[in-house]
Amino acid sequence: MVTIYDIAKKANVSAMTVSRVINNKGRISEKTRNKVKRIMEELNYVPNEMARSLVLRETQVLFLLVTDITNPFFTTLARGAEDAANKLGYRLLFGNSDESLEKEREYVDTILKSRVDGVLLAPAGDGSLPHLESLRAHGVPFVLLDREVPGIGSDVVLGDSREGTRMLMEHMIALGHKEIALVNGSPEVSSARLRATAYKEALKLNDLAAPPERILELSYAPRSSLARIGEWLDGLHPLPTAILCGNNMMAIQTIQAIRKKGLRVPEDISVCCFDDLGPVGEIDPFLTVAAQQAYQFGYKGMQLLIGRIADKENDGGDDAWTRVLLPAELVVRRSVADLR
Amino acid sequence: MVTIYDIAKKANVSAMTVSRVINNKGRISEKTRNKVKRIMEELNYVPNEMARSLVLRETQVLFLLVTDITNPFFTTLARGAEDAANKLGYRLLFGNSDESLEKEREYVDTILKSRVDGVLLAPAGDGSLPHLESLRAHGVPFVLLDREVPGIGSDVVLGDSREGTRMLMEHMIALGHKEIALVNGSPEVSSARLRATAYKEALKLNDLAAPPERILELSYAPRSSLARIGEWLDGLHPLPTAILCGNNMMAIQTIQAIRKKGLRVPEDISVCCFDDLGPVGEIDPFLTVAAQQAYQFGYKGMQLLIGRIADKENDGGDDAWTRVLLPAELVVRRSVADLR
DNA sequence: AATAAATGAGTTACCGATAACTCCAAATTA
DNA sequence: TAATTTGGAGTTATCGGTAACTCATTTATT
Repeated sequence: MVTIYDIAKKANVSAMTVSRVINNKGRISEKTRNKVKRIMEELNYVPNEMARSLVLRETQVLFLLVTDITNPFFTTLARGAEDAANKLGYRLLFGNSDESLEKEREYVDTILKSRVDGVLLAPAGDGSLPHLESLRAHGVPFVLLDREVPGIGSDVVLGDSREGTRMLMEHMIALGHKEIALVNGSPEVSSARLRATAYKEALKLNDLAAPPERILELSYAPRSSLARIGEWLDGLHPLPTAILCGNNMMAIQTIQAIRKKGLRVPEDISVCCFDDLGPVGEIDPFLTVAAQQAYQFGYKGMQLLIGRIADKENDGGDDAWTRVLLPAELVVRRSVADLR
Repeated sequence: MVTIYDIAKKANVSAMTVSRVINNKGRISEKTRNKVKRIMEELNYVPNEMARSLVLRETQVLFLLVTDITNPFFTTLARGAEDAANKLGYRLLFGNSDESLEKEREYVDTILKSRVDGVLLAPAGDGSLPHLESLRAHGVPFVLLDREVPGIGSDVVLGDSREGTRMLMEHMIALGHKEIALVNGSPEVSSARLRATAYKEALKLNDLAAPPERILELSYAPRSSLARIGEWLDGLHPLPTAILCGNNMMAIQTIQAIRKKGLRVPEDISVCCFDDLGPVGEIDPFLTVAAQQAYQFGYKGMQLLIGRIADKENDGGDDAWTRVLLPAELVVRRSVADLR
């Protein structure tokens, strides 16, 4: 490995001079600067960021931890975060916790050990509290995405779960649906709680029955719930005419479960959900959704995070926490039948 | 920040003793070991990986660079790579080059600077050669995924583009299609070249015409080609009865372009492509594809990479390059019309 | 012309860990 | 009993950079 000392020796200067050339700091004559630069190219020098970060105590690296890398909501969010990070001069690394507190814990440990400058994360659930406390205790700034965690304050970018749910519910009710079920994420997750509450509110407001068995609570975790949704449906009498799903991945599995029973969507049961489906969903614009601004989640979250880091460095930063609430948009397609 | 020196002082031992406890190396009495461990917990100590890596000259970190993080092929691949890396004790970081040589160059520079132990990458194209040469020159092991780059040898995991294309072509031809067009990735990309060649072979083998204007070459880059596909279609007389697409994202855009002209898939024009669509595609199993084993690309690639790293450390490793060819599977759905 | 200021660079210490070597005392062996 | 071995640590140098200070020349100022 070529180091600044190798360069220094060959250029007949001190290592410090090389360092100054690299960082464009301090006073260097044009002649020396060019000589050093030439030799750096000659030797194919690449700075060792680890040595640099060790002494500077900052890495210029940020971390994005999502709960499902195969969910288009999160990949779009990731692109937003990436764009913002690059624009603001940071490098961005991704991790995927798969909705698992255990994997999240491992990633948090990695983050702490690697002295990343800040973290953008969608927490796996309320059980993420100790992980966030770790980050806080070690002075690592973080911004939460999509979900809050009770017990700890922080900047956060949220979707408007309440209003989004209301829109979906009103849509279904307006089309004549009265028996509406809910397939939701775990109540461990703040967004799922808000959606459940708004779901019940909407039923009550419209004088509709809300038998508790019509709510199924599952993990948001991908690829795991098909069978359980099927069993739950088997136990429902009468079947609901429509099902609201807590997110896009659950809606997909719900549709599959319905079809497995030989029923059709939306003719037999309607389905709608939170979050859009990304490019793949465009092939067949079928699912009615409350689309969230996934890209903005990442972009705004990254801006908040980098703002925090700057505050911290300027020793300011005793601001209150910022809370960004992104509106959802009702996108009506064909998965909810008109019963009127 | 708590360091081993803080621990050492409080435990009345030397820093080296603390280091030994952390790494379970050398001889330590149970008594000292426990004392040190207790104090580490008390002070909430987290090792500084950067300092550690600096002296050890290895990071235990691997990098996965894909060309489109919103493509389900790559997110599934990423999960495979992640699983393999975790199983084998490495941490994995992701990057997204967006099919851009420039972004790829930036990521490669980041990789070099951060002294990652190895890289798994889908190169943006033949223009990636200098990037790979950089990695090679700096002794960073890498494994290519999905695409080869002429001019440099390496381990590589490829899909069987030739056979996959053949299967798709035979399928269309068997259903009576004679005017088959190709919307392909850039000839800068090895997989696109193979697919183009196999496409022409299949036409010739079946005595079908192959007018050059029936081939459209675009970037695989996402979200950019809709308009150009539309214009290209406008210039084709007669319209093809079927279009083979170089990958799933292009197929989506092709379908959209066809519909924008007021035509239907598959009634007016059939479409099929390489790569499946992931969970979102399950909502409406519509697109006929040559499904590649995305997860295996990541999993096998990671195994190869870690194997290389081990070879390098054991000073062995003058093996020839390994070349894994993963078969594609024809998944017939509804996007190709039966003309018979 | 004498003094002050600016320029261009070198020295030294340190960031937080580990390797390699040293050292002492207790246990083992001849 | 003297000579070895071994268990349990400590010392020092080093990884590859940067901050802060120092110092010798030039150049500008009065």
